[in-house]
Amino acid sequence: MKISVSLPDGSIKEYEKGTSPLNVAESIGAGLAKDAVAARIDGEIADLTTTIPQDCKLEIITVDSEEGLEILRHSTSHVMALAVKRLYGDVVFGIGPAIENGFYYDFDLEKVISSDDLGNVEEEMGKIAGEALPFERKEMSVEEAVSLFDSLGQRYKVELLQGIETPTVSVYSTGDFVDLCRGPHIPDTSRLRHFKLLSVAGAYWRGLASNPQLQRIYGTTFAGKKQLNKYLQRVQEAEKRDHRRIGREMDLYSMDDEIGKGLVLWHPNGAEIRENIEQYWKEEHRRRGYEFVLTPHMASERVYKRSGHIPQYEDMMYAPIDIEGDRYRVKPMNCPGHIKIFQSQMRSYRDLPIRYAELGTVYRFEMSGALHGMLRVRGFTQDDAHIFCTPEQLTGEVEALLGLIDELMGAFGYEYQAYLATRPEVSLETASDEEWERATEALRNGLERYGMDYQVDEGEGTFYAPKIDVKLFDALGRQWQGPTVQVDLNLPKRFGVNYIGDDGMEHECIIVHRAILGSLERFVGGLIEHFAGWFPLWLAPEQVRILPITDNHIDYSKTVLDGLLKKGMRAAIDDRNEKTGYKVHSATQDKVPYMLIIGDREVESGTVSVRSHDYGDEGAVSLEEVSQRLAAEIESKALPKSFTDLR
RNA sequence: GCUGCUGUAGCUCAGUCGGCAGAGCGCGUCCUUGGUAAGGACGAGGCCAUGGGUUCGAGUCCCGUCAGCAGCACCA
Repeated sequence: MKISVSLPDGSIKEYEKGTSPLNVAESIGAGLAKDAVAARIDGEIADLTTTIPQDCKLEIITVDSEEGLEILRHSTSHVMALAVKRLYGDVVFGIGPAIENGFYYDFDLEKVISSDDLGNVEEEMGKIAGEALPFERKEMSVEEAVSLFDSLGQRYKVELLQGIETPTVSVYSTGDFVDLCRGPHIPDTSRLRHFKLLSVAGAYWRGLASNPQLQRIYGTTFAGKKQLNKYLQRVQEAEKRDHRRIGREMDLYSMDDEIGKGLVLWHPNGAEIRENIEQYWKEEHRRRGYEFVLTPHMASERVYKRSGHIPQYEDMMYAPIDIEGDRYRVKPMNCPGHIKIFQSQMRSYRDLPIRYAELGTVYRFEMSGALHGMLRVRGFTQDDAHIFCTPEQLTGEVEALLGLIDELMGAFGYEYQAYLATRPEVSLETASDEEWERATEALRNGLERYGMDYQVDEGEGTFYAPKIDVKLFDALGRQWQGPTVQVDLNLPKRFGVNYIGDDGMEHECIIVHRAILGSLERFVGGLIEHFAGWFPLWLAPEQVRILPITDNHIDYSKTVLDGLLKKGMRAAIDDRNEKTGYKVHSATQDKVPYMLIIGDREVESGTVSVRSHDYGDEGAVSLEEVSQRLAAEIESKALPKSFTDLR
């Protein structure tokens, strides 16, 4: 008996009945068989060792594909589970899936696994790989599976089975380790070569904080040594760029116990960066018809009752402060203040749109475990704005906003992707379906008219607003939360925000709530990592350092310094009693983009010798030429070459 | 918040079996006056996070607290 198998390249081959995808792969080539991890039979994913039941279309999945890699990782998690079982005995297993860039497995066991133990587990995994243990699949009824796992004391597996609706399930065994698993898996453990365990951590069973906490081991696998090393290097590069480390090294910011956790102290260098961002931000906003407002850091609780924040989000707010019997709150957002400014007089449709912007500092409660450097803090400054407009104006406002987003994100060298997040299932009922629809359409039309590429996130809007979320991609390709634009369907009604239309009647105002940088703390923290501390010249806290070669050159250096300072540049002299090589080293450590080196030759010819971070030693240049070049680079907000090269 | 790990000089860290508090970098003074990623000598700098306990004796062992880190959970 023969069966015919048609392959993705269109060829059809005949095989004896009872053959497996692995046999097919071997018949095609040893290389393919070696890289194969699973197969797709008539579109259904299957193990390599399964029997091909009949004539079919067959596709061999290899480790080179996303899908193949995921299968390899998933299989590696099983091998890790076996290793843990062998080493530590009584283990109750949670789940062990493949995830982005790797895999994990959750364990419930007496022994506390520390990162020092990972080496042992890895070693054991290596042994298991050497044993070439097969992954054996068995189909059984749910009842059988329950009694199997019950007899093994695997209570979490039993719990999982109780939620399974299908009549039968598959169970995979690898050596002593038996797992409830859909599969597929690699044929045997010998295919596992390039893996590494990365970390241990606690994780709640099924992700619920009310459930017991299990021990989770993270690891990763790749098809080849090269890919694994490349990944590990990228992890290392990310560590090197950690804004907490660079923030300390460059003296940008700090935190202090006595001040309190989650509260940022901006040092002069960090404040300089922020100041430049803020100035640029203000220019761009003023140019686009925004007006700046300032609102207090605390407000009576009444306003947050009205806005709905107290009933809805009180957990995020700090406790009330009693002032002469009135309860006040430190402000968790800026909206009410802006609305009150809008309402301080009667507004006509002729006044609209009104755009209020504020770098507004807010305070929100974050659980201690959530705090993280500048990225997750308890006090932060939002680049907030509220646009008050008519329904007719909304699309145009959205379009203009996308232009502003494009401008700002481009200036910082971020690539991005926009998402239109629509009404969630549980959402504000006080706004009508038409209002939700109209707001969502306005966002969509704005995106279309501006021509910004976007994806739709169905049901991912907030409780009270459809929104456009923009995700940023930094220099390492990592994702960051970016700008957000929300059409608020809640506040106009709650506060009765109205304007007088051309019909002389009151109409409800549209309020667009938006932030582009998000919070200055998070944004600057992200920028540090994005640029690895090598900021573009316009942001660099110290733009130029002048390095006199000997004491004899200090006077001339000072005149050079004066010239730069007069032009508004941030420059300093390193007149320490050190050799030039040391000063160069030191300026490099401090991540100063330009060094001007001054010796006899320069003093005589009235030049400076330029050493830039981008191009290294550039030789002698006239003073005039240098300051023009720097001015142009600052003015254009040019991104560093080291940065654009990486892109 | 939860689980685990870690707190020693400004920073990065060593400190063995419980027996005198250490290194490098940085900082200061002096020597050296030099050409593009670290010249030399000397010096200052510590309530070993904090409170308790065990002990003749605690940086070291035990318990609590505080803080940091990783992950989980959380993030309108």
